[in-house]
Amino acid sequence: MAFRSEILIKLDKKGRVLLPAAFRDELPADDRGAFVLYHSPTIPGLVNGNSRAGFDAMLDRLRAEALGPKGSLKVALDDEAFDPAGYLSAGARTVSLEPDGRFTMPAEFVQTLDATDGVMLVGKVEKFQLWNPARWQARRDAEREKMAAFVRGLSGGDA
Amino acid sequence: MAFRSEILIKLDKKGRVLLPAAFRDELPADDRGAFVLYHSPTIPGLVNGNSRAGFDAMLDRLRAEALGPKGSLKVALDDEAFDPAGYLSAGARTVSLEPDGRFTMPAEFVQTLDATDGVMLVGKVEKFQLWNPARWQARRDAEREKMAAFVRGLSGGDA
DNA sequence: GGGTTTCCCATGGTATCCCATTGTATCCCG
DNA sequence: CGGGATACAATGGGATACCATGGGAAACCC
Repeated sequence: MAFRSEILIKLDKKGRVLLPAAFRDELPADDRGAFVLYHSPTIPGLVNGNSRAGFDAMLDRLRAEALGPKGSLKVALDDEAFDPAGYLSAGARTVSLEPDGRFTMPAEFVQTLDATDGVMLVGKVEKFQLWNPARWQARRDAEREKMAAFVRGLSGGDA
Repeated sequence: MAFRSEILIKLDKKGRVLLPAAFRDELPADDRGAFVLYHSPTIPGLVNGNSRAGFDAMLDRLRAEALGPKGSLKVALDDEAFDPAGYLSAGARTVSLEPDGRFTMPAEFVQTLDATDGVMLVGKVEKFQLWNPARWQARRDAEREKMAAFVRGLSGGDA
């Protein structure tokens, strides 16, 4: 249960996108009919995806760690208090998969991705990301640099 | 559980490669049906391989070391922060083994290896590597030099 | 009722399954 | 211990199943 690989998928003229088999297989076996898309809280043009269970688990951890044990009660009552989990939920949508593994990309996400004819699906272990292909290209190059620097910085000597 | 030996395996016209019996036997007994291929983070033309468990264990250690104990929540949310485990995951693919021990090499890896008709499988203890045979030849010569120098430099007296 | 969404069918390409072949270890047996 | 029998490893190839994608038609919805 870990999302891997990067796959370029077509966005057809009807707004449909295929969730690749490699990703579908990572969804919980008892809940393959739908998953969650949500806006990245830190990168404007990025959309994240996860199984419903995975997304919910993240929200739970968020509330537990960010608000403490009494957080959920407070958040249920105090509309003034900022609730990060609520914020993410507002920007999230449950999308259902067609029997053939495709889903209709909600217009709002097409817009933030600025996607025209393709979407890059990228596995990030416990979630996956949807990128504009061109933007992913740039991002990937930057990450390669950071990875090289990270490896160089590992203690243990340069041998 | 340690990968050893170097074995030259054919890449047939259908893109299939045999995972040698010596390597298959090193996969966990309860998960022999698939393993993970991933791009080397430091050497451009090199592909690494490991069992799913071995790869996942490496990602866990990576995150523990790179992010500290509280990092998991941050990494789940902050798409801007660099996540080495996520980087490796994006460049990884789970490949399933056929009953006869072969697997189809994903085109992306064939390309980075620049493999035409053969792949050199090299055991590196807790993982293995897939090399272009010619490049491995050069690499091996270089390593032989380094090994000799390393042993010469070992403390413990000149006997 | 026009545009959208969902379902279904079609198609090309790839991957998977299965069967076959060859060579090399290993085994058995007197 | 020799010799054949056997098992398995490595490879090739045909047939089938599945993946990714396009498009038509029915269902839907203010």
